[in-house]
Amino acid sequence: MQDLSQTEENYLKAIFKISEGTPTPASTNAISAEVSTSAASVTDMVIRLSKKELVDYKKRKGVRLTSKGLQIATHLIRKHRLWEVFLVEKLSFSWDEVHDIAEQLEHIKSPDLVERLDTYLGHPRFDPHGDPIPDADGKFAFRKQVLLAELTRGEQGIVVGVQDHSTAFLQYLDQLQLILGAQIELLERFVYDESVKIMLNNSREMILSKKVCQNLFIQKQPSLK
Amino acid sequence: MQDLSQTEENYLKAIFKISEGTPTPASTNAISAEVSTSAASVTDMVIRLSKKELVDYKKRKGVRLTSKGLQIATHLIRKHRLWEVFLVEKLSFSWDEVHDIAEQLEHIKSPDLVERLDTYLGHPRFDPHGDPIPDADGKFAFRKQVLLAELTRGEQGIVVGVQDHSTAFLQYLDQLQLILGAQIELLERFVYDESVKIMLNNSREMILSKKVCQNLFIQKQPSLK
DNA sequence: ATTTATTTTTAGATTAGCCTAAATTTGTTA
DNA sequence: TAACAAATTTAGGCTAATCTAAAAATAAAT
Ligand SMILES: [Mn+2]
Ligand SMILES: [Mn+2]
Ligand SMILES: [Mn+2]
Ligand SMILES: [Mn+2]
Repeated sequence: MQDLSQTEENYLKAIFKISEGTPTPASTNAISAEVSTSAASVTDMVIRLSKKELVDYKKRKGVRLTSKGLQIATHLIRKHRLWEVFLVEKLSFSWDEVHDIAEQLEHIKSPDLVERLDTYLGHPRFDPHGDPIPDADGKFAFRKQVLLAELTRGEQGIVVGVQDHSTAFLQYLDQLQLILGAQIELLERFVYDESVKIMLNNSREMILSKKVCQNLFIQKQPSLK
Repeated sequence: MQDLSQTEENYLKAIFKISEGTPTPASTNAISAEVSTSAASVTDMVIRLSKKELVDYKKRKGVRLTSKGLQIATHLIRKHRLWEVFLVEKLSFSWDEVHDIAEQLEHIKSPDLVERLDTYLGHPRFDPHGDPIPDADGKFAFRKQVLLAELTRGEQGIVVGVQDHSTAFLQYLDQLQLILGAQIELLERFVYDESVKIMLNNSREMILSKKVCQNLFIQKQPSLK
């Protein structure tokens, strides 16, 4: 029940991220890639986490979070995303600058702090990248969304999130004015390179590459025409 | 020039605190008391800090911050106090709850964060305990203040700070409504136990012990009568 | 079914930060 | 000034978190 080190917390988050969605356990190599350490270090840490009953681990069988581990990981994500909202909404950072700072802030230990921050921010349900913020019980909001790549000609929607969180992509989107909340209509999809022509905010046409389409989440709107 | 560990940063702050005011170097024992480690560990750390040119150290002669070390310590205090303002002003923590959280927040590394926070808070010059917040260049605001113990009968002033930062004292002051900004007139000082009778906010008389008088900073006001 | 490649674990070391116990230096008092 | 006390440093060890190199297990390919 003692406090975890930042390192231990980061491992739990990494394992969560890797096994999100899939029921298969996280492999040593996957974790080592995620936390940027050697596979040997991962084995070491994973054994320690399993002694603390935060993960289930059997030699060469990969790792799974226990419910205790899952709870801690979810709470870390809650803190991370709330801090990101704070940085963008209150300190006017842009969405490509906040991740690294939130990586540090998420480790601050205080029972009250998160909840007060949440209240102060007005209980936001999504972070600046459109990712859902789990509530105090660890429940994630669900939103029906599709990749822009899955939209068919004539369909409309709102930009609600990104798949790729890289600075390069986020800054590129800023330049294109493809920020969260932007309104999009798919005018045409070109078979040649799978690029698309869209209408942005009912006012401007623009061509987007396949790569962009595969990394932008859209919430569909009923076509009004 | 690499990043310092939290521990190293805490030692620099401790040395700063000990040598604040006095020109005499900080002793090993004083530091060990301040950071709650053994004297042996202090010697160890102090040697490492001097290799990084953050302190001047000569065996058995005590430790002094170099200008580089002083700059880092001051910046840590700036961050600490700004975060305390944030916690009280924005998240409505009370002044006795914020120190431990600020102890953690002060170690967050980000070139921009502090300055944006400072702007967001409106460039406060004093923290919730009345301690001055150094500016970006490391300059502390100066304010003419005296202890309540130094006030003479008939003199008036405003509560502007505390010497003792303990939770017990701060909570006691809250109960007495002796918060920062409270207006005080010294009605009488009793020789028997050096307690005083004061008029609080021109509306209520109250007796305060010698101990309280020695831990409350007052900014004198010209008596208006 | 062997051989080869990949993944994972083991072994042995390193570093920061801490500890206790003992030695040394410095300061104080008889 | 000699004896005692206090402050400081040295010596030796411990733990968490990391590394590299080598061994072992599993998976893939010939
Ligand atoms: Mn993030
Ligand atoms: Mn995010
Ligand atoms: Mn404080
Ligand atoms: Mn303070």
